[in-house]
Amino acid sequence: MTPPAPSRRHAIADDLRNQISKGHLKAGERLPSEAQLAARYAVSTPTLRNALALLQAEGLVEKLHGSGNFVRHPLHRTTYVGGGHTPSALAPAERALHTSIRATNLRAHGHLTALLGVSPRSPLMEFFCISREGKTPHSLARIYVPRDLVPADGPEGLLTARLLDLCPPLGVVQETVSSRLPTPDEATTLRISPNLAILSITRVATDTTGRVVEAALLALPGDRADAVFTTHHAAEARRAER
Amino acid sequence: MTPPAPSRRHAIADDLRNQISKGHLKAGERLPSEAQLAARYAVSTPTLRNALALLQAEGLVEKLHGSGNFVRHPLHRTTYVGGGHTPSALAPAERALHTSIRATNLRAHGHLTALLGVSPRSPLMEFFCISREGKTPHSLARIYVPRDLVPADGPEGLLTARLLDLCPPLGVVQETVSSRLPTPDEATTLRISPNLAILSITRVATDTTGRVVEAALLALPGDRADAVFTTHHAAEARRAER
DNA sequence: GAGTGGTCTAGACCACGAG
DNA sequence: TCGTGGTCTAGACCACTCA
Repeated sequence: MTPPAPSRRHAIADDLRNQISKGHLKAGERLPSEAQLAARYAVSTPTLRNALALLQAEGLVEKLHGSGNFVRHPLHRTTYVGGGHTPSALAPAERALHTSIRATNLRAHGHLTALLGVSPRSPLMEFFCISREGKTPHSLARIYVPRDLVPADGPEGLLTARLLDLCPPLGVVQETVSSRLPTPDEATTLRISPNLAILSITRVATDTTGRVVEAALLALPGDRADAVFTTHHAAEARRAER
Repeated sequence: MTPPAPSRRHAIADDLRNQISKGHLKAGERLPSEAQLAARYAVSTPTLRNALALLQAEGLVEKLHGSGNFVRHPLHRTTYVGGGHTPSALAPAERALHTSIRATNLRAHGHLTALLGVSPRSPLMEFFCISREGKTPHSLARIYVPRDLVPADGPEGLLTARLLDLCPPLGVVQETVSSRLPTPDEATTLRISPNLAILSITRVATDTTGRVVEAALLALPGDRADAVFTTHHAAEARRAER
C-alpha cells in the first residue's frame, strides 16, 4: 500500500519498529546508545536521530536526555469523554489514573475574559489538574470557574472540583478540539517532546441562563489520548416532535 | 511566560514569525532561498531548515520542493461541526469550499467490517471526498455506507451523499478524535508535510435500531482545522425528569 | 540548465543524568 | 566524572520545478 520509504531514516525506523513489535525489544527496555545504533546501521548520528524522531512521533520510543532511548510501554491510550460536566479531564475509570489538583485564586485576564464572558480582573479560581498513570502524565487541564461559584466553606480539596457535576443545571457545553504543538511548559509537564502534537480541547460550559460556569483548557498527548463524543439523535428527534 | 528559547533555530523562527505578523513578509510571498537566509542569519543550512520546520509545523510557512518557501495565507481555519448527520466533513457554509466526491463500490474488509458491524465482503459504497478552498485541500473524508442504503436510482452524484440527512432516523453518532501523523497518502493528497499532525476523526452513525448506517474516516490538517462539539444538557435534564 | 529544497555526512561542542 | 542525548557546522550529492 504505502510505497517503501526510500530514505535511510525510514528504513532504520522500520527496522526498529519491527524489532519492537516482534518483541526483540521489550517495553521499558533501553535501546543501545545513539552512537552504537549509528555504527550498527552505518549512518551518521543526525540520520539515526532522525529515525528515532519518527518513532518518537509515533509514541513508540521515549527519549530521556542523559539516560537513553526507551521503548514505550504498549500505548495505554487515555480516552477523554466529551459531552460535558466532567470535573477534570475525566478518563474512563477503567484505568487507575492518579489525578492531582491544585487550586489557585486569580483574576481574569487575556483571553480568559472572552472565554468566560466576564470583565477583566474579575475573580476566578483556577484548577490545575494533572492525571498520571504511574509516572507518566496523561493529561493536563486548566479549569477556570468564576469564584462565586466555588463554595467558600470547604477546603479546596478534591470535592470542590466535583461539585461542578451538581451545582447549576448545565445548559450548553461546547468543546473545540484542535491539534497543535505543545507549548514548552506543556511539553515538560506532560513529559513529551516539543515535536509531538497534542490534542487541545477548549471546553466552555454554560448554565441554563447562558452564564459561563466553567472554561477548561485541556492538553492531551497526541500519542496516548483520544477524545470521544457521542450524540444521541433520538433525543433531538423527540424534541422536534413536540 | 514562555522563557525565550535559547536555540538558534527558535530565535530565527521567532524573527521570521515577527516579520510575517508585522507584514514585512506578506501572505503568498516567497521567502528568500534557504541558502540566502542561512547566510543572513549566519547559520548552517540544516539549522535554518530546522527553523523553517518549526514555522511549517505552525502552518505559517509552506514548503514547495523546487520552488521555495512561501508564507501561507492567513490561516483560514476550517471548522468541523460534530454531532452527526453531516454528509461530508461539512464545514460551516461561511467559506466557499469546493467539495469533490467520488463514489466507489467495494466490499468490506479489514477493520471496516468491525467499524460497520457487517460481515466481511459485504457490499459497501465508499465516498471519497476532498474539500478545497481554492487550490489547498482542507479536509479528506472516506465515508462508507452499506450499499443497500444507497438508492440505486440516481447517479451517484452529490445528492447521494446528501440523502444521509434524511433517510433513516439516526440513533447515535459517535465521533472519536485523535491526533496523529498523516499517512504518506494523506500527506500528499492534503498537500501537507508528513510531519504536520492531523486531526483524525472516526465517525460511526447508527440508526434507531442500532444498525450502523455510516462510518466515516476524516482527516483534517492540524494547522487549519478545528472540530467543535456542542452538547445541549438542557435536553437531557428534561428527559431525566420524565 | 539554473536554482530550489531534501537528504546525508563526519565530525565538534554543550547540557543533562546517574554513579 | 562519564556516558548519554541535544545542537550545530560546512559541505556534498540528489530530486524537483521552471524557464
